[in-house]
Amino acid sequence: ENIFDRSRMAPKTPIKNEPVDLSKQKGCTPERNPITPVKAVDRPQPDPWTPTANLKMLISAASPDIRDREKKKELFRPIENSEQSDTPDSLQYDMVDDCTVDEFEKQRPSRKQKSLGLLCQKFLARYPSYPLSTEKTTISLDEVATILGVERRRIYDIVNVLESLQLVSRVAKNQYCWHGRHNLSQTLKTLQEAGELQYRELMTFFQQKEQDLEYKFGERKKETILDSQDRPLLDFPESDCASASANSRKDKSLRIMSQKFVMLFLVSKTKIVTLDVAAKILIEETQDTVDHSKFKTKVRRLYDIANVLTSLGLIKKVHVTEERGRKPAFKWIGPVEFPGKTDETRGHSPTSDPLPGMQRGACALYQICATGKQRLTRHASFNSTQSCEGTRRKVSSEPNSPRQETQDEYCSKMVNLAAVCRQKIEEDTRNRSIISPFSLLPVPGDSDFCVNPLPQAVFPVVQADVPSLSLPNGVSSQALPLHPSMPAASRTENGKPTLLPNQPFLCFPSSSLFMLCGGVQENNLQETLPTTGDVGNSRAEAQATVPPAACQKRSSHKCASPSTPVDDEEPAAKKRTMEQSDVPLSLVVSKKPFESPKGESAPGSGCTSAEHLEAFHPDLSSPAAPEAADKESAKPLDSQEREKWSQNKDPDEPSSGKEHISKENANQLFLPQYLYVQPTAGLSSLNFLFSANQAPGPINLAASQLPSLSVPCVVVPSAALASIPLVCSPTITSPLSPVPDGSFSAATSMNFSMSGLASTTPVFIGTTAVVSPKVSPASSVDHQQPAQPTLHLSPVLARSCGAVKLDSPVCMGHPVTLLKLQQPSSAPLTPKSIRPACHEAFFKTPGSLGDPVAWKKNEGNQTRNATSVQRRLEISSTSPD
DNA sequence: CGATCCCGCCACATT
DNA sequence: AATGTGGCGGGATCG
Repeated sequence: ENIFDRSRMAPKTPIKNEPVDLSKQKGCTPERNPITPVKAVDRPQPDPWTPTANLKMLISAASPDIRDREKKKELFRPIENSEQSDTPDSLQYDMVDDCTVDEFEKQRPSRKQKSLGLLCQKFLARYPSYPLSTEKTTISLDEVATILGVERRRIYDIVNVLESLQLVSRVAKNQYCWHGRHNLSQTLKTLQEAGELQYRELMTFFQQKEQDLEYKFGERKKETILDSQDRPLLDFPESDCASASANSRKDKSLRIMSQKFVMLFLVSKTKIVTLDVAAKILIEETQDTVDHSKFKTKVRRLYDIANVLTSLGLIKKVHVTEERGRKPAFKWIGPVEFPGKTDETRGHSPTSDPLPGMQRGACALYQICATGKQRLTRHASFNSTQSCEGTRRKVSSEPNSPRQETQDEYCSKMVNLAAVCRQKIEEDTRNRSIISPFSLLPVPGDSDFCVNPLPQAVFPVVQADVPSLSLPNGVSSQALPLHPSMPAASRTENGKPTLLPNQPFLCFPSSSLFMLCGGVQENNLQETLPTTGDVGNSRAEAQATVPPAACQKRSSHKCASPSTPVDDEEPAAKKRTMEQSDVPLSLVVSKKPFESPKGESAPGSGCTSAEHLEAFHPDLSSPAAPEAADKESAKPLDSQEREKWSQNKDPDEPSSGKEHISKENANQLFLPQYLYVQPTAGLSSLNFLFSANQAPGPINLAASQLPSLSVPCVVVPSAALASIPLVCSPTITSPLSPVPDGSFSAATSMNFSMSGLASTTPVFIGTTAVVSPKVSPASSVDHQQPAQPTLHLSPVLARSCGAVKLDSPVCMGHPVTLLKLQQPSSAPLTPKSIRPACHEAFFKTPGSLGDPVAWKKNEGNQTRNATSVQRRLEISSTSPD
């Protein structure tokens, strides 16, 4: 009908602008004539697209106003209005004629014709299911709404659901990026895994009930109870926030609900989910009292979601007959297994895989999650943390970019929720801007990040010493699973939730090595699989990608974390690198998350191999102008860094090399996944591996999800070093990691515990946290000096980072500066973003991990209490000193 | 009459 | 203040 109308209407009809009388008007002639086959035909088969395409173009060209008018007119008028009102034109006449009475009826778009499902089909018809990776399709809400002839509100309904499955991602206001179904299986897998954790029991419970029992409310209540148990996991993302932050929690609902709904199917044995069960489960409320109205509303939403999912061919409507009668239900008809990508699988594989492939991965997750869960439960703090987050997407430009929040918190949470949470998390994270612990990586821009280069570059190696990188599962996992479009690997594509986030520290041991893993997954770490093979592969891939990547960064956030030398280095590097990219990179980026861990584990080989920085996502289309800022900040640091570095060893080019590298990184994307720092001779020998994951590329933003940048740090004690390395977690974004805001935080999980801590006592500086005196003596040093330099970086950074001084000399002789990082620079600094709670959580986590003492001390000292803002202030003041 | 679910008000978030 | 988002539920349709 649209077409039809348009032909007539469109051309002119400015006449009636009437907004939308439409439907009602039609009433005038209530009669119905079944006849008019013609029209009938038209309606039912509107064709869509072609004609529209032209329109669309025109429209887009037109101003919004115009668009709207037209849109309305087109849609509605033709049908109803035309006859009545104006229609002076001859053309209209035609219409009129046609329409006349008959049309009304026919035209009147029956409700079904306007159904969301149908609309969704039209929507989907406009985009290829499997778009070429090269081309990105952006979707303009206005445009689409106009074309499809619906109000924008409806488009949101569709897009939100699609977004929950990562078929699209929000790029900016009114703009979405179409990803197609490339990642669908991955997404579903992630959801399944998350669902396993969260809903398996419930679903089982319900289903049995249904079968067995009539299932009454009372029973339901029981169920609800169960829910409550689960909630922690599930809810946290949502509900928690809601309560805590008054923010606005609403947001998530449709997206989240959609994910949860899908999870139910994936977890269900029968693959059939009745609406009422789904509604109950999804009513977070928890209460038993399922308010009827609430229930009703939930069901309404589920219908909305179901319509979209049906259009996607993932579910179909069925009816389940029970004692009570038939109940509406939906059956999953989409893929059930998601083989492909289990990222985790790799890691785990070596060990045991009792389960068949896919499952294996799932199992792993499950375990991880479980672990995480436990933790969560233990720590009430998490909740608070969560609440804090509350924010959502902030930046219009990057809607979902993933950001990390507090590490620990997230980690645990993440683990639990995994995919589901992911989005929320992302959002939250951003908002929070909390700092991810490791802001190192991340740099500046919001989500984009730059990468970071490492200074020295190229050290090949890793240290062998690294004992075991492996982390306990629970610990770090986090994940952010979804990556949107990222083809590349950067994120953990699999979505696995991984870990990580814990690490908020940076290590500066001059001598030590650092690995930064970008974006990837922490999982790796946890997994700690050394298999070189994988690593190699990944690397290889990464390498390939390397050069091109462009970084995006957003100036908005600049690198914040100057604090550690490392950070500094990065920025500097970036600058330089930007210029040139000749030098080999010290950083190795593993495209795939997995790798990173491996690399660590198999330090020698892997590390060395990794030479390049790779940028994962070249996609980032957006160039990074921001760099400049970074550069600036970085430079100052550089000098220092260089010095440091020089100490270290890089014969090659300490400085220059770095620079190059950095640039490269920057250019690429930020994705450097690992950074290796060689230890210089003098320094204590600690090796650190950082995973800087970062953000997947700018693009990611879109993806948003994956922010998982967690950077896990592994500290490997080099053999002897008596000296203790310091690790600082700059929460802020460190230059190094490109990571996107959210992600970077990465968790640096401290692998320490595992490997090295014991031997050496590393000092960790949490962003917020402080250095503990205890730490090794050596570190003590430098507080100031280093700090200042760092400070130099950018004002921003300065704010973000606080340099901490150590009371006790921890480090060996080196001057180590500990910096506190506050927030991730990348994240927007808005107060909102800041969240104190996070910090707390953050700390706690670490404590749990390993050496609590230090942490605790730190906590106490600083920040904990202070709000982020306060912290900043404090820090800033302090740092200069 | 219950199942669906369109429609669009309106609150909240972003610009 | 304007505009973007999207929760929400009244009430119209469908079956």
